[in-house]
Amino acid sequence: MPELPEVESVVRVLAPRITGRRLQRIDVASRKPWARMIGPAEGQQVRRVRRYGKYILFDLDEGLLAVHLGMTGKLLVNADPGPHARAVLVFDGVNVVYDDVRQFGSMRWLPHEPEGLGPDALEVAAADFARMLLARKGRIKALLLNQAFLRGLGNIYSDEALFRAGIHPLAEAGRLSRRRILRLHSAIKQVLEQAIAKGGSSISDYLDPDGRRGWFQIEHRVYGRAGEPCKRCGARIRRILVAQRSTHFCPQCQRK
DNA sequence: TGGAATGTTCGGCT
DNA sequence: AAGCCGAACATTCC
Repeated sequence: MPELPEVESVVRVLAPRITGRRLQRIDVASRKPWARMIGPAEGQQVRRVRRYGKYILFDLDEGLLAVHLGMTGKLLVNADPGPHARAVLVFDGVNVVYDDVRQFGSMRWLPHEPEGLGPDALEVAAADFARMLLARKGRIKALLLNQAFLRGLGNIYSDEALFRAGIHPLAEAGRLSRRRILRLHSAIKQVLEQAIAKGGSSISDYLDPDGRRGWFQIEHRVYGRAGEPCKRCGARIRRILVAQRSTHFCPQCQRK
C-alpha cells in the first residue's frame, strides 16, 4: 500500500497528534527480528514526525523510531488491535496500532536516519536527477524502483510518472535525452504532489491513521488498467514484467 | 488452483 | 562491478 504519497499522508495525520508526546511503551505482538530492536525507544519524547522516503520517522531525544509499512502496513490512531496488529505504540493519551497483514513491514529503533538511500523523489533537483540518471545503465522502470537511486517511488507512481512523461518503461536510463529526463523529473513531482493532495491511492486496503482512504486511484492512467483504453489516445494499455513487477504502459504514448 | 498484490533483500550469474 | 534474475518473506483475494 505505501509509496511516498501514502506515507506522506500518514505523517500528516500523525504529526499534529503525536509530536511532543512521550512514548510510554510499545506492546509488541510480532515475532519478527525487528520486534527486539525497539527497546531504546520506550520512555522517550517524540520531537518530530516526518517522512524519509517510504519510512515514517519519529525523532526521539536519542535516535529515532523508523517504521516501514511494507506492502500492507498501517498505523491506526486509537483503533482496536485486530488479528493482524503487530504492535501498539502507547503514548500519553493516544495509542497507535501498527497493523500489517503480510508482515513485510518493520518498526525499529535506529541511532540515525536509514542509510544507503538516494535523494527524496520530491526534493531532488532537476539537474541532480539528470546527472544521476545519465550515469546509470539499465531500464528506467527498474531504476525508479531502486530506493538506493531515488527514495519514495514504488510500482504505482513509477508507472504513472513514466506515462505522464511519455517514456517507455524499458527505455535505457542513460540514453534518455536531457529533455526527456527533465520531463520525467517534472512528471514525478507532479504525480506525487497530485497524489498527496488526494490522500494517496487506496487500491485494496490502504487507510490513513484515521481509517480514511485515498482517492488518487481514480486518477491512475495506466496502473491496474491493462487491456483498457488509454485515456489520451485510446490504445490498449499493456502489462509486462520489469524487475519482477507488473508494469503498465501505453504502447502508443510511450514509444521506445 | 494458481497467480498476483502499493516492498525489500539476498545469493548467484554475467 | 553494476545490473539482472529468481527466490524468499506471509497473507489474502479472485
